[in-house]
Amino acid sequence: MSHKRRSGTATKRQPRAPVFAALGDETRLSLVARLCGGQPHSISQLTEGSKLTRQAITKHLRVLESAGIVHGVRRGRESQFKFDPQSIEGIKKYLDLVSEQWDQALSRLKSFVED
Amino acid sequence: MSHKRRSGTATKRQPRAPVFAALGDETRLSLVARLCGGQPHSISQLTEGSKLTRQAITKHLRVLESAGIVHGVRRGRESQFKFDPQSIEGIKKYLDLVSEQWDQALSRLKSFVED
DNA sequence: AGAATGTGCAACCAGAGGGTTGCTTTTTTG
DNA sequence: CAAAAAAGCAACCCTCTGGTTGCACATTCT
Repeated sequence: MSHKRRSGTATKRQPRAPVFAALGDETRLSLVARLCGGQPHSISQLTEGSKLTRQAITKHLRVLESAGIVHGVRRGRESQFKFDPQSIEGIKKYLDLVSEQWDQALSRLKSFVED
Repeated sequence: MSHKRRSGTATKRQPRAPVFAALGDETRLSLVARLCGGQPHSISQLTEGSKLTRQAITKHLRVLESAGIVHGVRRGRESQFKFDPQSIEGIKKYLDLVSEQWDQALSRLKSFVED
């Protein structure tokens, strides 16, 4: 066996595509950029500075939330959204795997040529 | 100045969203998984094993190509597609920035609490 | 040359996505 | 309590997207 890869508790192989898809939009990327700064923001705050409607921003936030990138909780009159680094870390790991596989392929090719 | 940020030749701030969007699809992710293994593959080869049509796979490959993730060149009767790590590296850097910003926010918060 | 293989191109279709407007509900503030 | 602020909900619109089918074009194999 090998490949460290985890504990026994059924890790279920969660799909990464939704996370990538959620990041595949400039508006959502800028929202993430603002939220990963640390402080939570309300929907109205996030709407300011954008040319879009509050409802549009809300939709984008829901998409980010479904992907686990962001997590919003209603606090009083407004709902605060905060960044959640887990899913981002997840796809970083995934991209590392891709790069690693590519590098290994290159080194195999190189050793083949040199040999 | 600071922030290494590369030479003078107008780096133009290329948008990362299209790359994320291109990866936001399971079919495309599996294509990337196969191509980053090193060997180039033709469209027909990539179609085998998939339940989709050759034309569908072609479309997906064009999307990946537009995002710079993959690069296809026609060689004789068939067109070979190969993986191109650059754009992937690009978004890895981007995600590193996001994580870095988040970590800095956390440490600022921590020092504020401790202080 | 003729058949077979591998692509390219175009039309078409159903559904998802991004955005808007309009109205209701909840919570704060005066 | 009444007005204002912040969200939620829902309908609607248009465009993009993922997928198909059908056919033409190019390249290899016999």
